[in-house]
Amino acid sequence: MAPAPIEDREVRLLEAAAELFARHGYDKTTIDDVARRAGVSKGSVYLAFEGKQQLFEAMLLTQMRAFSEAWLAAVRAHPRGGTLGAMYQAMLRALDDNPFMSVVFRRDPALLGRYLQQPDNFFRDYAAGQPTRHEVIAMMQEAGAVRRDVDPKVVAHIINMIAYGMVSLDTVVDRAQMPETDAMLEGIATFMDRAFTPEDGGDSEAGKAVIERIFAGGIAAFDGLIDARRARRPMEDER
Amino acid sequence: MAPAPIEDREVRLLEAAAELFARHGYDKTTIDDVARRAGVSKGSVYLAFEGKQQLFEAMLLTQMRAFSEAWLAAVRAHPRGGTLGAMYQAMLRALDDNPFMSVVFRRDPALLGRYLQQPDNFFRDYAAGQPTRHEVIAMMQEAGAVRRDVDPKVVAHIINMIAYGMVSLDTVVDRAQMPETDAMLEGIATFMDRAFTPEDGGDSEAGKAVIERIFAGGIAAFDGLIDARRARRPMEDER
DNA sequence: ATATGACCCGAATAGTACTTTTGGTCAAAT
DNA sequence: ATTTGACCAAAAGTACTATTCGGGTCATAT
Repeated sequence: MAPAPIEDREVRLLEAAAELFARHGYDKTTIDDVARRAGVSKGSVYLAFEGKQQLFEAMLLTQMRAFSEAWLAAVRAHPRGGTLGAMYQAMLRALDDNPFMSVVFRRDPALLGRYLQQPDNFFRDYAAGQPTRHEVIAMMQEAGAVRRDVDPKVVAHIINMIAYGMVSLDTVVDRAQMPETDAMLEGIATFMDRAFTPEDGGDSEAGKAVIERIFAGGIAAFDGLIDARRARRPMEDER
Repeated sequence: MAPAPIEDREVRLLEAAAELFARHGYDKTTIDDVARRAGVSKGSVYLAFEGKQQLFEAMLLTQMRAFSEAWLAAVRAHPRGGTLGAMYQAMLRALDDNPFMSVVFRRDPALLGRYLQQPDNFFRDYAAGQPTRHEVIAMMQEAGAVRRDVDPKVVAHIINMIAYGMVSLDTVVDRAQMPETDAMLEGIATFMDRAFTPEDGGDSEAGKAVIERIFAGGIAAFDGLIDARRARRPMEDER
């Protein structure tokens, strides 16, 4: 289930990469920085990854997978279970805990730097494989966890706006007049439930099942990508 | 009530400035461009405005005032009157109609350019004079147009997120999978009303009164700023 | 009186030659 | 068999100059 056996060195490189790329951005982080922080030599990096871009993308995938699992765990731990409000409260909490994912979500050019220029960058067509958010909403509707009198596309878009606003707004509004994170997450969840959950509370269990299924799919997709990536790792017997 | 008598030349300059600054941004728009578009010579610009920054700010104030009036008109025209949903549907519609105000709202560095660097730029302390958004929400609560069991700061922040998301999201999501603007605005209004308006529908009339009062204050504030600005216009009899 | 545009000058930009950095390689060391 | 780090070429950065641009002025024209 988990992506595959993985060497210790690789793990350490990925961790070092996550920290440094998140803190200093793609451009300012050098391969040598990452290598040193991981306690290996620069040359070794190229034994594990094809290059800087590939290292970055491997780290990205790892982080996204970890983010998904944190999200799922938060959903499972949430008392109100399978409602949209709970689902997105969990997501926003996971997002708030993971600064790097905020960068990803925002496509922050200051940190992603030249990586975004790269013509074959990950964000270009990542969305393609995944079920779109409004498909998720539609599934939740079918399960009876979301009221049916709303257009799933609209719901999905409003949710996107809120999530995007959440990770971006502190660039415009100063922290001082923002509410406490917890109060805000609670508020968002309450409002979403009022707005999108059926008046009778809906079928929370069915909703939870849908969410579990979607996450299973999403995480499997990540694992697939991670394995595919590993398959074409540099190897001595190549060509 | 309206700001004051105003020369034709000035109006044309402000219009030209609005168009050019919105399209090409602060840095790429030259005084000469504006002058030519307004059909006057460059020198004349300095008979009406102290300089580029002042021209820009005068245009900004004019646009913000116009935006406020468009917003207010949309509120007045809205059937559901004084609810938060109607208020923000109206705002978002006005915002969607006015690309320049989107720029302002987003503090778009790409278009505002060097203007944002200026130490005495308008955005620095504009907020100071105005009632903050959560004060507005609190007033709506007192009037009975917004449910009282929610923290106004949280409500204000969620609303901010949505507004910010709306003007920014198209940089991340491609237009194709965004819903129709009208459907989306309608959805947002419905969402807000379900989430924030008292279950019995609340006191819409009182809400409307609050909104009118706030707008009156806001527009008066703009007029004050516009007049103050005009008072220290360059004049030949000056010291 | 009012408006104009040639003109001024500081600042931004483009051009250039040179230095440093850094992604990537590979012969040598372990 | 692994791992390393000196090494290389290319890219990025720097320092400097030349050139253009554009905000702002003002003598002149209307």
